[in-house]
Amino acid sequence: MTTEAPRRPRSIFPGTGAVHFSTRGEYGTRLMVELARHHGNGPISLAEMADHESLPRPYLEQLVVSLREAGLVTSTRGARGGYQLGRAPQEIKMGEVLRALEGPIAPMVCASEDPAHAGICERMGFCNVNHLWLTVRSAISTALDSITLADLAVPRATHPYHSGPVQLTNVQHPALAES
Amino acid sequence: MTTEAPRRPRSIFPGTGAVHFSTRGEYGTRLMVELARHHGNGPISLAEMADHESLPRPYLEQLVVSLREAGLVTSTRGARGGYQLGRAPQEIKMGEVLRALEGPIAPMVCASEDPAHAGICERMGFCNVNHLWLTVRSAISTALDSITLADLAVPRATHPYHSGPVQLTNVQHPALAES
DNA sequence: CTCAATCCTGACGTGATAACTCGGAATTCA
DNA sequence: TGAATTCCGAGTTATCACGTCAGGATTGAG
Repeated sequence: MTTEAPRRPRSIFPGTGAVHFSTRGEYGTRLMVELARHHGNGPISLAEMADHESLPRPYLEQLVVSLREAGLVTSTRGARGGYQLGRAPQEIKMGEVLRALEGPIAPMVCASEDPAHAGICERMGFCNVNHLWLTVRSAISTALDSITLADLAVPRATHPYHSGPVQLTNVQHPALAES
Repeated sequence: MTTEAPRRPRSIFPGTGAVHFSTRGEYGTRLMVELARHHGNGPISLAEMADHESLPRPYLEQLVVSLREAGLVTSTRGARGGYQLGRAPQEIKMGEVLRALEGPIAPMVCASEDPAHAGICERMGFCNVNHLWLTVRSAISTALDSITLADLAVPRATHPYHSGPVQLTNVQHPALAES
């Protein structure tokens, strides 16, 4: 089919919208969910996943490199090859996935997870705003690491039909108990 | 003076680094901290703050528009004019500041705080990855709203444990437990 | 053995936009 | 008046997100 997905603009929000993940994070996550559903059934090809998720296959080819290098997926080459998860879905934290796809979590220069970037900000000694960014980073990190791939790969509990005018999806998850 | 700050590149991390705030968030926050320190001493001019924080004044002129429109600062025009906080620092949550500067918190299209963007994703009905982004958004939101401007404006932060005078906003966030 | 399916690699394109700059008008104080 | 300031709208420019493209390497099936 290759439904010729239209090129997505850089940002949906014109001029607004803070702290968003890029499409690498989005597409890569969806790809991982796809793999989790097929876990145990042998490899599945990129073309199949791209088709099923309506994502550009050449682009996925680039993303999957990061996932493979991180050991999150394994590949088998040749005909009837494809990808499968490197570990069981319950043992893959989404923090790992997104870090592999997007790099270290760093809401600000002075608050990167990557120690290689420590001290890159000359204000480190006297800047107390730093405390804010560290708090945000920590919040994102723990949120991501509290959800595993298995949590996302469960088939939808409700019917696939989105019902009602107010479709505020009330998904239930332990990590979501907080407001 | 006018130290001619070099144009900062779009991103400090070449190709890596997820979910970062832009310089609007960074500069605007520093500007607000500056204002908080002078709170009660009348207006302070943009030029003075730009000079003291080594930030480009023409750029700050743009940022401060958003802060003014959000009611976070008030301006007095004319000679000896300037800006001052619209409220006491203890009553300004950093979430408000960042939202005014950068727009609604939205790690992904389908997880924006702004209800105007609800339903923009056609996968809302059946996509369970949505749950992940909502969790992340909630984590960021509560982290930002748990810190006030007063927490950052302490005169000299010698320690992450800044136990100011009797404040009702005692920042003890579970997400802060991690290093 | 051959062929098709698949992964793998690197280079390239390109539109949007973050991060500014610039010029001037309006307002106020001394 | 003149100097200091905010206010406003319109450029400018390098960078990067988001892809495309071409071709090579590897493997299973017939």
